[in-house]
Formats: sequence, structure tokens, C-alpha cells
Amino acid sequence: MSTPTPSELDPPVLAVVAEPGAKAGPRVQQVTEILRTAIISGRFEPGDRLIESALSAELGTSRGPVREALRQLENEGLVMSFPYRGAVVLGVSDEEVQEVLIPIRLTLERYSWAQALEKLTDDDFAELGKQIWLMEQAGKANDLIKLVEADLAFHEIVISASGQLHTVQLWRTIWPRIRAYFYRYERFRSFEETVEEHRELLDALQTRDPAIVLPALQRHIDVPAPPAAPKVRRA
Amino acid sequence: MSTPTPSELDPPVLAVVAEPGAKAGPRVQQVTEILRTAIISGRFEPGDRLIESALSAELGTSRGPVREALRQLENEGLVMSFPYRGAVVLGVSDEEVQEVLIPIRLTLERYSWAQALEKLTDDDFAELGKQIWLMEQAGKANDLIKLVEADLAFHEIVISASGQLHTVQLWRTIWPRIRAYFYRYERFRSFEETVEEHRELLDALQTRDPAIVLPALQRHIDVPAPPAAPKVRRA
DNA sequence: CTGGCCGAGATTGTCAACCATTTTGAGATT
DNA sequence: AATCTCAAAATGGTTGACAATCTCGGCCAG
Repeated sequence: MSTPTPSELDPPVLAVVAEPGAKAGPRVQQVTEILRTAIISGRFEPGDRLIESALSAELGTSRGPVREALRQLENEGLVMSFPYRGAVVLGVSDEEVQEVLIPIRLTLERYSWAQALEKLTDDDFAELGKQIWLMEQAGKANDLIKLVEADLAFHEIVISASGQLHTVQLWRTIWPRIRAYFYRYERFRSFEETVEEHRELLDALQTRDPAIVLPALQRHIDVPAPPAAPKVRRA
Repeated sequence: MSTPTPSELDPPVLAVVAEPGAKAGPRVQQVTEILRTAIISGRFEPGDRLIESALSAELGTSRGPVREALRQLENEGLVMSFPYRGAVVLGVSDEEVQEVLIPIRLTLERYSWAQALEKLTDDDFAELGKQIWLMEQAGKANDLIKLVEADLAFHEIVISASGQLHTVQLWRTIWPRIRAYFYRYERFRSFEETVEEHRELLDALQTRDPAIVLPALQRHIDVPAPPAAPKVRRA
């Protein structure tokens, strides 16, 4: 009952921001990122249809890249598509996040962080510090998007450093759904808390001691059960 | 050091079997399946390049479907592609399978089986029985491919019945790598063992009692550690 | 001989126009 | 009221052409 009948997105929803020097490689990646951001940030809601021709027109590309981008988003669990019927934006249930996505994230990060301990370079540590600084800046500006961006970058640095191909690849398909979930239900930690926790994580990493790092990581990821639902713990 | 220099696949590696009535939907899915089978069964080895034009010529389609198929395989962790450099077949390390893929599989199956318990229909049970029967047939014919196929179908039935979208989707990206791993290292259970275990699983499912099903499932999935490596258990 | 520049070939990325296939929904028919 | 029919809407796939990028071997200068 949102739009009565006509086109789903008459008003151009996707401002082609067209960052000046931003010519970040293949077109399909730019398209993917635009759409992913649009979905995660809530400009598209679960159930919305994504039509190739409409999107390609609005983004100024041909249908090819849009098709591929939609496939990519399907693998990230943000949309689901059916033959000859197109793609619709997907939601995530509270339960599936708690019982599946978060546990998988834990598996992925535990393993890759353990692997990364011996491989992190000074450059990596510097990059991690930079992300924390960016988090602080985001805090001052009260900019949630920037905060989450830096949070993501922080974890991706460590996971990438592990050099475990499948782990990295799976991380990239898991993460967007979790992010969308947090955005949709505004389940964030405070700015201060986030910064502080990552500071701890960086300190821990610099010891290169699994016995220190892994517990810290676990504490960081284990998310407080949904505040609304009483949630009886299952045996 | 396989091929000295010239074209990677002069001899047509992909027999277009062209099953008579097999017109299984969109072209891209057929292509995906052909390539996936070729990789998993070892006709392509890790490191091999997959060239769009060559494949499309051999499969009798245009480059479009092949491109999409390659992207799909990338998300299944069977190939990895780099901008302007194409796709290469990927391997899986023993350790990543044991420490990441199997644990994730366990998370996925535990959850979806628990969800499925209340939802499985008589039809589903019949389908499961059919797969067991197919396993027996495969055993008599000593046909490993058919066995694995039925094994996969068995699990997919239950997972699909759970109706958990993300769980199903993730299962489909995890499974091919595990399968490729088992094929490459010939780490199979015996035919009898496989059939017997699935019979137990089906019996357990019919009780619809989590306390019976979940332990059985865990026993089924938990794979014996690699026989070669002594493998010190980590704390 | 070594190292770097250069250009040709190979391959992927994108475009545009076109047609086939399938779904869907609004009318028309019964 | 239920069903049938058909045209519109979207996706799936094809073709042919270019553009962009990587790779690799030869050439030249040091």
C-alpha cells in the first residue's frame, strides 16, 4: 500500500553523487556499491522490486552491469531473484541473525584473527589506528554511517591480513546482512563504546597473543540479545 | 607444468551432454552446473584459467551467461576473478575446511534442522526415503557421483524445509567447496556407512524430537580429522 | 648483460539494439 | 463468478562492436 500502481521509484532515489576523482574501477562495482548502500541504509525496503531497466536508466549504464550487480547482491543476501520475475529486497529475521549469522561471523573472525596474528605488519597496525581515529571523528560529527564504515574497515583489515581466501570471501557475503539488520533495527552501540572496544582490540592484537586476542574478540562480537524479546535461552 | 604453452583446453573438455528433454530453465543455470561439475569433479584443477570466449564457444552460448555463471561460481568459492584478468580455479586448504567450512556447515544445519522438525511433511519424508534408496542404488553400481548427489539432495530437502532464506542461501555457497575438497582428496566414507547414517538420520527426523535429531546430526557431520596429519588439538 | 620502455595481442568490461520467453493482470467471455 | 485470452512488462539471451586493461616479448640504453 505504498505506491498505488505506477512506477516504484518515480523520484530519483539514487542520487548519482558522482564523486569528482572517484573512478573506482569497473562500472559493475560502482553500481553494486550504490545499490548495496541504498538497501542497507534503508532507501529500499524489504519487498521493494528492483527493475533492471529502471535502475540502468537512473544510473546511466546499460543493463549488463546492473544485472551483475543484482546477482552480487543476491549472494550477499540483500535481494532474492526469481527467473523471469526479477529481484526483490530481502529482510532478515531477528532469529536468523542471532542463531546463524552472528555465530558464523564468530567462526570466521576467530579463525582469521588467529591466523592474522603472525602476519600483521606495522603498516596494518597503522591502518587499524587510522580507522580508530576515523571512528572518533565520526563520533564528533555524530555520523553513524562513517562510524560503521570504519568499524567494517577495521575488521576487514585483520581478516584480509589472514590471507585465508575462503574466510575473506565468506565474510564479505555475511557482513552486509548483519549491517542491514543493525541499521533497520537501530541496534547500535554508542560511539564511545565502539571506539573504546576497538582500542582494546588493537591493543590486544599488538601483543600477538591468542590467549589475549581471542577472548577480547569474542566479547566484542557477542551481541546482547535483542532488548525487546525476553528470549528464553534454549538448552 | 601441465600444458607447456598453448591453449589451455584444446580438447573439448566439456562434453555438452545435451540430455534429450533436459531443458532445465535459464541457460545460465545450465552453464553454471556444467562448470561447477567440471570443477568439483576435477576436470579443471586449481590454477586453471577459465576464459569467457573459450567457454562460451564450447558451450554454444554467448558470453553473457558464461560471465554470470563465473560470478556465481566465484560466490561458491570455486573460482576467483580479478578485474580485467579473468577467473582462475581455486583450491581449498585442509585447515580452512576443518576450521571454517565444516563448523559453518554445522551451524547452518543445526539451526535449519531444528526449524525443519515442525515443518517436515509426509511428502518430505517420502523424498528423503527416495534419496536413501538412490544411495543404495549408487552403492550397487559403485557410482560415487550418484552417491554424493543423493547425499546432497537429502540435506537440501531438510534445509529447504526449514524455510530459512539466509540459511538455505548460505548452505548453497558453502557446500560446493566442501564437495570439491572431498573429491580432490578422496575423503569419502564407504557406501554402506553413508547409507546407514542417513537411515539413522531419517529415523531420528521422524521422531521430531530435537534431543534425538541434533546429536545424530552432529555425529554425522563431524568429520574425522585428516588421517595424514597428526593434528594437535588446539586449546 | 641488465633493466626498463613500448607496442601488439589477448581478454575482460561495457554498450546498444534486438528478439525470445515468461509472468502478470485487465478485460472479455461463458 | 469463474475462466480464457491477450497484450504489456520484465527478464533472459544474442550479436557485434568498442574501450580498457593486462601480459609478454623484443628493443634500446646504460
